[in-house]
Amino acid sequence: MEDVARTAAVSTATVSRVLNTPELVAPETLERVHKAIAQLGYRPNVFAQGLTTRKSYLLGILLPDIHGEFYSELIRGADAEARRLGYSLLVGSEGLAGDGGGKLPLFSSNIIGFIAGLAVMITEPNEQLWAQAHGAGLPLVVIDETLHGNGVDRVLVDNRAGTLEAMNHLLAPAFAGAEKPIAPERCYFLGGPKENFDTAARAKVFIEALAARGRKATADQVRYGEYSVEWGQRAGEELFGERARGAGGRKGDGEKGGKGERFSGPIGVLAANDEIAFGLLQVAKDLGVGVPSELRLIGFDDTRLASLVRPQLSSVRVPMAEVGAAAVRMLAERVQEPKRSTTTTTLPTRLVVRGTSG
Amino acid sequence: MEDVARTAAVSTATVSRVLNTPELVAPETLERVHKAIAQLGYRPNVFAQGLTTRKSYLLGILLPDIHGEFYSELIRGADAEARRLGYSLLVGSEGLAGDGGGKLPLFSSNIIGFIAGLAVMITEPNEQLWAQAHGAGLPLVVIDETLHGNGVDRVLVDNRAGTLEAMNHLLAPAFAGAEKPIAPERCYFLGGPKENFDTAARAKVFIEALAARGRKATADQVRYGEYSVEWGQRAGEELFGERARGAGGRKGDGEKGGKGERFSGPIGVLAANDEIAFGLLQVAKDLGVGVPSELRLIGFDDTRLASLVRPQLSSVRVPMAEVGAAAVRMLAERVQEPKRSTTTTTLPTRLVVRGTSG
DNA sequence: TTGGAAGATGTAAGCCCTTGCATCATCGAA
DNA sequence: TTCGATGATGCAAGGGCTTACATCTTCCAA
Repeated sequence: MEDVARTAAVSTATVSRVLNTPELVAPETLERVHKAIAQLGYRPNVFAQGLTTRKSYLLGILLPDIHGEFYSELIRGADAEARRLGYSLLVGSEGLAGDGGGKLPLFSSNIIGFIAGLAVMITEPNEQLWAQAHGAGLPLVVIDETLHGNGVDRVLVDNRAGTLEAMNHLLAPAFAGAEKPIAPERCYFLGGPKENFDTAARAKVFIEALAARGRKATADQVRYGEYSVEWGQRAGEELFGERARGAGGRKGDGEKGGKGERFSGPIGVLAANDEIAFGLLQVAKDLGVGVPSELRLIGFDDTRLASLVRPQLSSVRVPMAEVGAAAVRMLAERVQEPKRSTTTTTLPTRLVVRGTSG
Repeated sequence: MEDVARTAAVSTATVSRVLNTPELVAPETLERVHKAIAQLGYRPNVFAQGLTTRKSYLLGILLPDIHGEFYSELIRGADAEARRLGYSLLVGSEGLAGDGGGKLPLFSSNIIGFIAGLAVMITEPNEQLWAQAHGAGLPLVVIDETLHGNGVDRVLVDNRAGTLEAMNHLLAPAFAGAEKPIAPERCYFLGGPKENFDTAARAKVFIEALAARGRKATADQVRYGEYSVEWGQRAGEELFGERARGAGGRKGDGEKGGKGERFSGPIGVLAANDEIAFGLLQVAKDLGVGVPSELRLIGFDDTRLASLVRPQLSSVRVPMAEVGAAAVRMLAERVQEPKRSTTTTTLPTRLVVRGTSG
């Protein structure tokens, strides 16, 4: 910096001003300094900058995982928004923890010291995570978690609207491709982990929707597992029962025999995410279960997978990118104005109807 | 820090030593200082640390994209290795650039100033990227690119071995589930972008494999597109020609009529990644093309998708996680020893046989 | 002509650490 | 007893930047 100053025949203060507050610098000086900077290839030292200004333009986002369409999309949205606001985004994932040695990766590393604020997604009760996120002493935005009162900025997904839409669609009096409507007792919810906030919320609405139709949902109808294709497959095999065994596993390349002999009517399934739905769909295909004629299926999240599969998967769209963007936006606001009152942003979900539901 | 020093009745130098070189500090002092640190909740300022020590424990990795199984896996491997070596990993993606305003995200932001070294994956000719990566004045590791001589550390994937294996398998004299072996002239390569280094390498081996069997590959047999399910579907529709149109598009839920009337024998396809193979596979299913009886298919990368699909996809395994890990390892070594001679690490590929190839 | 506002730049303090060197106490060997 | 080695700690000099404040020009209104 001193070299630049000397070359441009100004003081280092002016060089600094050229970089930070060019409007305070005379045009010709500006040009002279810029030239010197270019000529010398000068780059300000970010550590020194950080040390003096005590501010950083890095925002951290900590997710349960960074794999899969869901989180990818979330990250995309968050990153775009961060960039738009002049920040850079650091993505961390609990999943990458590995050794699980108490401290989560983002916290154990000194990376945490570089960032101006942290957005953390908590999808199931996790006191350790909550405590560490709080303890970091940083502006904080929480995604999904609602347990700990209102003292913190939040972004939430309104599962209710979309789930309700899905249920109404699933239980509609009549639909193309099936002989009869689906009876409430022939409706299933295939959840992720039981403790997962979203799964819980969706299950709740599912149960309410049945109740509204005079049906008390049985444990059989509301099943919990995990957010994976495998679990969807397993659930499918269970759901289609002996039939699966009779057909010799799910290896068959589309055998069509004996279609429907076990079904007194179509069944309806709401899966807690698209992966589960995908697994179920595959098993259904393997077993020759007609979709949507015999199985009416709706996924959740509306990831890329949904429109990739054939028949295309109806799914409740969750605006992942917006969730990420909203989290970053709120975080940036709090960073800039630490004592503003806390906010909760709730994003809507809505049903997207495709082939698997008629 | 001063507070800690005062509380523990030592100088700040000692506090610093407690944190950095505890072996130089007397046991009782150590304890006293630790207590003070805990009590005051002291956390060293990373900017000041960076400023004085001029070193950082952040490594950057810049990928074309961070979406999809492929890159996820790469990131996972890189991150694990980084952590193992005591570094933290910053992931950037060209794809997130958006505005495309000259500078790539990692470079435009001052993030670059924080990192000690950069690994960059270049999958097709890109002078701008190359120039910026070089111009950053950072220890550098390049993944995939081979254009610019040997002055830089590299990690490469040996496409040859796996592709060769795949071709041998595809063209094997006989295989279960088909009447005849696949003739070289009925073999197709479905590539990603033509300029993509991996696609190019794989195409080359494909062509050589045919040549070794006395067949000069036609342009028809070696097709380029992109690494996407959509392109796989499009290619499938082209490949199965009028048949697709006759069947009324690819919406059908498994119609089986007229199987094979257009095939004088099975065809073999090597796809340049699993997504392409997945697209093709779906179209084949929609059109009632038997797999592997009529279509013998091998994907590339062996991502999660491969074992998720039914029938499961044979695929050439590319050790993505190891690529990431190797890149990070080499980078860390160069950071620690900037003038060591440059190295190239080549990682093997190998065929994993599953349902789609017999 | 003069005082003061506005504009441009310089001076230097301070941000929080790390670390070479100096200091001091202790201890064993001569 | 004395001296050098060893171990533990302190002193203080940076490291590269930002910014409040001071200084110095200009220029215009009175």
